Amino acid sequence: MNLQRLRYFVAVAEELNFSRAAERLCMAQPPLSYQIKRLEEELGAQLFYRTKRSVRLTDAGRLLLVEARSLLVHAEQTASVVHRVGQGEVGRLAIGFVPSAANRVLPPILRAFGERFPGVELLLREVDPDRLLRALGDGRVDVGFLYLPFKIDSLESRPVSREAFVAALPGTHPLSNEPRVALSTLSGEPFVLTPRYQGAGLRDKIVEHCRQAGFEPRVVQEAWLMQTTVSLVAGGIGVTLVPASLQNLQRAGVVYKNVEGLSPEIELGVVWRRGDPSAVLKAFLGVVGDVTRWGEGEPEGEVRVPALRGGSSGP
Amino acid sequence: MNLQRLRYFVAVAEELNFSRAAERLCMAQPPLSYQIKRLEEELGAQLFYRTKRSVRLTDAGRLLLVEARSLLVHAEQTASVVHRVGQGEVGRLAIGFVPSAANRVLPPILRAFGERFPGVELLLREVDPDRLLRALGDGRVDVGFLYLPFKIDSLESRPVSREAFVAALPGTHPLSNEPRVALSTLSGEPFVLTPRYQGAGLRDKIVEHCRQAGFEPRVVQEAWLMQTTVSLVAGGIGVTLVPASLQNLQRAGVVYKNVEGLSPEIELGVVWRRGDPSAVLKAFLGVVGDVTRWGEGEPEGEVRVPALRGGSSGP
DNA sequence: ACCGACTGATACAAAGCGTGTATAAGAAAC
DNA sequence: GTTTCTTATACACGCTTTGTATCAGTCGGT
Repeated sequence: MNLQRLRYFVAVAEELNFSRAAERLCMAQPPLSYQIKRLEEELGAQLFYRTKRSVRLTDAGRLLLVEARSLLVHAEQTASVVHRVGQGEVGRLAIGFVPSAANRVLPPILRAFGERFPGVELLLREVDPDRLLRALGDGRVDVGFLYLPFKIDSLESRPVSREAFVAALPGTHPLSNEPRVALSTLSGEPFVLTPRYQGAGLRDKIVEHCRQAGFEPRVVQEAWLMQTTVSLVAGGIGVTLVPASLQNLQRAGVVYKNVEGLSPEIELGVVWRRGDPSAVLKAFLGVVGDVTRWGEGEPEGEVRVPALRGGSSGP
Repeated sequence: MNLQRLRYFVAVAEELNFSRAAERLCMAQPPLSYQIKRLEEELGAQLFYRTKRSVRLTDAGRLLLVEARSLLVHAEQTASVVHRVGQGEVGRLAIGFVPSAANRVLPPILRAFGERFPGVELLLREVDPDRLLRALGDGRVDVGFLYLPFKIDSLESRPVSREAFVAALPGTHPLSNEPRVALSTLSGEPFVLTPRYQGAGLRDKIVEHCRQAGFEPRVVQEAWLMQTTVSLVAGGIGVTLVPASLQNLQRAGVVYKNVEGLSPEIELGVVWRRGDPSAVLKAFLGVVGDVTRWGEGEPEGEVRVPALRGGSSGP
């Protein structure tokens, strides 16, 4: 059977007139008569009672009319929804992110994506970097946001925001009155840092900076949430370095200081499994690209996170 | 969209291998690749992730696989049921009949039809001839059984059984000891007859016979059911003529007598509306024809109703 | 009762689409 | 590195579909 023939049949059955049906179908009448005849032969059933003057449906024809309409509608809807799924307009996307991504990076992306692709169901999971990388690896999460770099070849990533580090000091610290601090002045301080996750570039970046400043940070306490490290700083346990966007976490007993000569160095990235991205994922990555304007050279704009008081950025 | 392409797609989606799918479809691999590509273009969606070495379904493909299977099954079932309806294998048939038809004519026909066409729902209505003809005329009944002839041009008929009349006399009647009676000997008797329906040939046939025998029957009572006329005869109200098959209505106080020189003359017929018979009706008429063996010249066989004691029939 | 208009069927030709064959191109396996 | 496996491309052939021209039968009007 053939959907085209069914369309023809429905037209004839509705018009009960081959000429008018042919007109409606934008075709000549003889081929229409021929196709209906073919359909009847194919089905082994008479569909119309024809006289030279009038056309009526048989029982078989009446039945086929109902079924054909249903089939055609089903086919059309299928084509439409398959198309939309193919374009990423409809679907489901599991997004994983480290808590800090929820601060400034994720909201504008989710807003833009939700507007452009309202048919996509988003599943959001806030997890630590290790779990996130594992979830990305085995497909439980389609796309993730975490600090770069990481060391898993099967994943691909693009930077989404680049920030400077700022130093977080207890309010009682002798340096808390300075406008900015040099990293080397913190060489003797006790440090509070996040643990060294397999994939999280954050901790490594901090340690690397300290080494470049000529010292190995003495870590007296670890806490996986940066908010917690800041709380510990507030409690006078030590000092730490955090991405500039953490400054919006204003906490009594903590002061943030730009770090002298420290250019924006820590990148938060969007990460996905290498290979054939799904249409929804492609669509999402497209929106991420638009929002963060990657491709215009250095990322900047909405999710660009400036250092404290416009510190070290800007032309 | 195109059901053939969907079949191809399902094969590829199930095999996840173009060559094997092509083999299963009994076709060459290149046209299959081409058709899948066409389908993807038509739907505006990628259906497979292809490498030079492997094939995987996309989300859109997974969705289409489900829908395509459903569409194909639906199409196939539609074709099948339309075919069967077209052959009269499935459907509904309203059969009307006068009560006497239920005696010997209808049962073998219904049995044969039910065996051959178990999918057809039969609606049986026992009505008087006038209602039956009206119901046939306006389509409430598809086919009817009643005594011929009738006078409605829009209906068509074939005789189904031909019977002789027998005389029904009260057991107390002086002629009840004779082996047979001549019609003329009943000329003075009071008659009990069925009413003169518009279409019922029965009453007219009886009156005509009487006239040929030289008298006008004196009707003292009418009753539309022939069983009732026989009851009235049993009650001594009068005499009557009934089709031979009515003899199986053995009732105390009534004797049946063959009528001298009266050949089988009353025909019960199958009647339907002229024009295009439905497939079910065609099928039914075919069975009626088979069962009554019309076309073998004179009707005889199963529904042939012989006169009493083999009376006036036979070669 | 005849004529014209309407409608569906048939005949034939052209175009488009589907399918087969031959072959290329790329990836995995040995 | 060579072989094998698998999909994609190129091209040709044939069937199916479609259009044009025309016929045949029926209905309505004069």
